[in-house]
This record gives sequence, structure tokens and C-alpha cells, in this order.
Amino acid sequence: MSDATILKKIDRQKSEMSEAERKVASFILNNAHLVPNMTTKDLSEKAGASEATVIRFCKTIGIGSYKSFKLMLVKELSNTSIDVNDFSLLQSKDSPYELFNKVTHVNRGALEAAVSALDRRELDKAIDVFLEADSILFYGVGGSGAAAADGHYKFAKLGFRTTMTPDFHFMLSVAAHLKKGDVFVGISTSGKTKDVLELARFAQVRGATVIAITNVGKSPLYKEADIVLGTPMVEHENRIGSIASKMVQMNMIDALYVAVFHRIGLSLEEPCKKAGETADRLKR
Amino acid sequence: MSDATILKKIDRQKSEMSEAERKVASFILNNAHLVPNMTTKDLSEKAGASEATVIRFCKTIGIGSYKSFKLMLVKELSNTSIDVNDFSLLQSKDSPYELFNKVTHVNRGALEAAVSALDRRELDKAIDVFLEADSILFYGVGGSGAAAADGHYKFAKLGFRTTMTPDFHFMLSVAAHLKKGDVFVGISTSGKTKDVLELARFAQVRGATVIAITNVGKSPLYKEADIVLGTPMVEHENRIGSIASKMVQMNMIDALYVAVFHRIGLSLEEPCKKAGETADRLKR
DNA sequence: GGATTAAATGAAATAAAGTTTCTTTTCCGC
DNA sequence: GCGGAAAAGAAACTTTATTTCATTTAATCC
Repeated sequence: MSDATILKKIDRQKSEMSEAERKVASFILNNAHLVPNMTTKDLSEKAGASEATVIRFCKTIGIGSYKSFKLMLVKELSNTSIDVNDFSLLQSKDSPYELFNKVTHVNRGALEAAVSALDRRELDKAIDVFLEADSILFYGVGGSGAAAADGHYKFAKLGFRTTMTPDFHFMLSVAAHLKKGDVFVGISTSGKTKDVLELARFAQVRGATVIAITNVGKSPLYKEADIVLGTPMVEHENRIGSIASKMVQMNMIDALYVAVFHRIGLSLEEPCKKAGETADRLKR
Repeated sequence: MSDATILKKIDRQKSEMSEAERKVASFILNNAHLVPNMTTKDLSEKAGASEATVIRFCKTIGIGSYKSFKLMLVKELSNTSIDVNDFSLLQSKDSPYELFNKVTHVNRGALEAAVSALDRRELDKAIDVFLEADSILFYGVGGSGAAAADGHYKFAKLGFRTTMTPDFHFMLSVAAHLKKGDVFVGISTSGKTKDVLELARFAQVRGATVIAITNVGKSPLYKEADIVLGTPMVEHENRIGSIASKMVQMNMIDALYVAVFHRIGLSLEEPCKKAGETADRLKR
């Protein structure tokens, strides 16, 4: 049932693409099975565009690199892949259980796509920055607030000085004290949320490093941040809002946490163990 | 286990390979899902062999190039399911990117397992109860706080009277006003968290329906709740704490939200649409 | 038992592919 | 027509895959 997720997406987005990108899209739609064995050069020649356009095309459809795009395409063509955009959700007379399965399916698909959206070098940079950070601000509102709060929680557990509240004005006050070496993590699916953007800019002016967790592609936050941790573009039923994007954001926070933990882990073990005994006793 | 043709082939040929190639084979067999995102360099380092050996390995198993090998592997892997307990996480010299992949993989696996942990009748019951609920309390602490907060947020969006704060004493005060027909949603992975258990019991005494989102199995919460939405037991690196359990909890909240939305959806559309215009304008 | 050859391996060189940057072009609003 | 923004390609650059070559290891034969 769920064949052709990326292809579908390409078809849908095609009309909004620039001319050169649309040429690439057309070729792919007509010759999908050939693409996994083609290089950017091949594809650019066949489509009648430049190699750079091929790369741009990938970002436009929300995938981090041409390589990732090929991987996803192969998965899809081998035809059991998950349809991230399979939001036929709210349609018919679905039972709760069926809905549960669909939701789970969509969330799984989003995580699958998450790997393709991330640039490993950006991640490396992010971890380095975290390790040097004196204090960290997480900020996200609405659906992205959950990920921000989770980041706050997790990094606090690691011993960082970290702050997060959904209150814009409060955050503004805190951000005013940011300095070089500090980190501001802005989380926004679309990258267009005004509050997040403004705070990010402010943090940047103050000299802090801005890390964005946002969709690959035409996200303003994507362009302005110092370091971008890309999330895949997941279509959403506009009546529900995107439920899957929260998953990939949380997943990113998990990864940041694990990676940072991994690097400072040893030095943490002792104090943690000692605290652990007391903590266990206090835990209710 | 699914019939993995290349992997099987590798396993079969392994005994006849040279030492270095066998190392490569072993790594691939143990970490197949990571390989498509690895370069020859990555793989050679992880396997403890040279890049040249990786290429030779591909030829040995009868595949012309490393790239082709990866393509075939992806095709094959897209048909196999994930091992939830594959927590080879935090192994020595993992790069952030590798950790990201592993984390993502584990989270995906957890979601995959989530389907089998849930009893559909319990879910049906839960939805019915929500639809009749006068007010809803969500409660979870620590890692489970995120899911509780998300439930709070989502059901508020649906127009429910809902409350959630991690403050036990505050919740106690609120729970004192619960009555028959109200709902208390307790979230705890282990089901042993004292605060959650006590609050759940209190809510039950007050006549509210207690819904638990907790691990299937030896969870006290599981036994005492009126309705249990089971989550799968996911092994966790005890040094990290379970990161995946949060995912399945959130997924459950998503499903509840979508299912409830689905049932009351039509009646909501009008007010939502009207509010939507104003809301869009206000959104920053 | 030492010389000889073949197989196995990794280091380094090379080739190919992917990505970024910079410049040019095109188009739009003034 | 001019200034600025968006789009596109050419070229520079980086990364990745592959080949070549030198070294090691182990077995084989006088």
C-alpha cells in the first residue's frame, strides 16, 4: 500500500521547485530505478542540469545529501519501506488500534528518515561545542517545547548549566547574559517560528554559538545557525499538526545526550555513583 | 529471522575467508544496519582491517564494488525487522554520528516493539473513557515527565480540561477534586515510581478511572490501574537510563490524541478553523 | 634448514564521486 | 535601465572508493 513515499513527495513538491530542480525531479520520477546507480554527474547530465542542482534538489525535498537520497530511494524501491507521509490517518472508520498502528508507523518512518537528514560533520561540531560550553540554553515552543525541555533535563543530568522555559521574555533575559563559548539550541520544525528565530539571532549577536534543530531545506533557522542538525521533512495532516517531527527532535536530543555522555562519561561515573546511592534512597 | 540472502551468504562463506576478511564479515553480521551509512574507512576501522580488505571482501562474496554491496544490503535490510535489545551502544571509540545511528536504531526498534505490547481492548476502553471525561490529569516524573507534559498539551488543544505538573504536592491537591468520570493517566516505565503509584491510588479512591502507561510485566502500576496501555520492555544501558522508553510513551500519547481527535474531530473542525485564523495571526 | 614462491595484508597513490563556493545569469520591482 | 534577489552552473575542494605496490607471513621444495 505504501509504495513510493519519496517519489510521491517529489511529485507533490515538483510544482513548487525551480526550473532546474524540476528537471531533476522529472527525470527521477520517470527513471527512479536507474537513479541508485547513477552519480550526481550522470543524473545532472541526464536531467539537463548541473551537479550542484542535484545536491540542491536533495535538500529541497528535505534530505541531507545525495547519498542519503539514494539510500532512501533504494529502500523505497525495494518496496517495504515505511511511508512517512502516509497520513491517510484521519480518514475512514478506523478503530483506535488501527490508528495506533498508523501513528506508530509514521513515527517509525520519521526516525528512519532522520538518519538521512543529518550531516555528520555538523553533529561532530555540535558535540565539540557542547563539551566546551559554559552554559546551554534550549528553546522551542509549541510542539518543539517537549524536545527543548528534554534537552534541558538531560543536560542538567550531565552537570551542565542549562536553562529552558517556554516563556520568551524570560529566555530573553537569560540570553542577554550569554557570551562567547555559550550555546543556544533553537528547536523549530519549520525554522520559521519568530520567537525562536529572534532569540537565536540575539544569542548569536551576544557571541554564543547557535545550534539549530530544524528541517533540512528552506528553513530560515537552517541558514542562520552556526551549526545545523537537520531533521527530515515529514508531511503533516494540517488538521493534526505534525506529530512525527517531535519524535525526530527528541531522537536528536537523545543522540546529543548519549554522545556528550560518551565523551565525558568516565569523569562522571564517580560522582554519579556516589550521588546514586543517595538518589536511590530519595527516589519515591 | 528473515531470509537474508547476502548476510546468509556472508555467514556461509565466512569460514573460508582469510583472517582480515573474516573480521570484516563478523562486523557486518553483527552491525548490518549500520553499514549502509559507513564508508570503507569507517568499516575498515571498526572491523580492524584495511580499506583494501573491505574492497576485497566485497569481491570475495561476489559483489563488484563496495557501493553495490551497500545497495544490496539496504534492499535486504529494508525487509528485516529490528532487534530491540541491540544495545551495543556506548562501545569504546564510537563517533557521534555512529552513536546517533545507534540511538535512532534503538528508538525505532522500541516503536516496532510497541505494537506488540499493546492490548487493543485496553486501548478501546481508554478512548471511550477519555471521550466521557470531564477532566484529565496526566502525571509522570523524570523521564516520563515529557510524555505527561505532551499529553497535557495535546489534550488541552482538543479542548479538555487537563492538568499536569511534575509537582507532586500540587497534583495531590488537584487530585483531591477528582470524581467519577474523571481520568488520571499515570506514566511510569517501571511502574514502580512511588509518586505516580500513590497519586494513582488516591485518584482511584476518589472514583476516577486510572489509566496506566507502563511496561508490560512486573509493574505494580500495571496491576493496579483500571486500564493499562502496555509499553514494551526495552533493555537499557544502565549508565544511560532508558532513552527508548520515552519514545514509546510519547508514541502512545500521540495515538491517544489522534484517536480521540478522530472521534470528536468533526465537531471540532469549525471552532478550530475560526480560531485558526486568529491563531495564525498571533503566531510569532 | 634455508631459499623460493604464493597468499594475505596494509600503506600510499590514484581515480572517482560528492559537496561547497563563487561567479554569472536571469528575473522582478522600482 | 538599475539595484537587488533568486537561480543556476563552473570550478575548486573534500571525501570516498579503488588500485597499486611494498611488506609480511606461511607454506613448499630442493
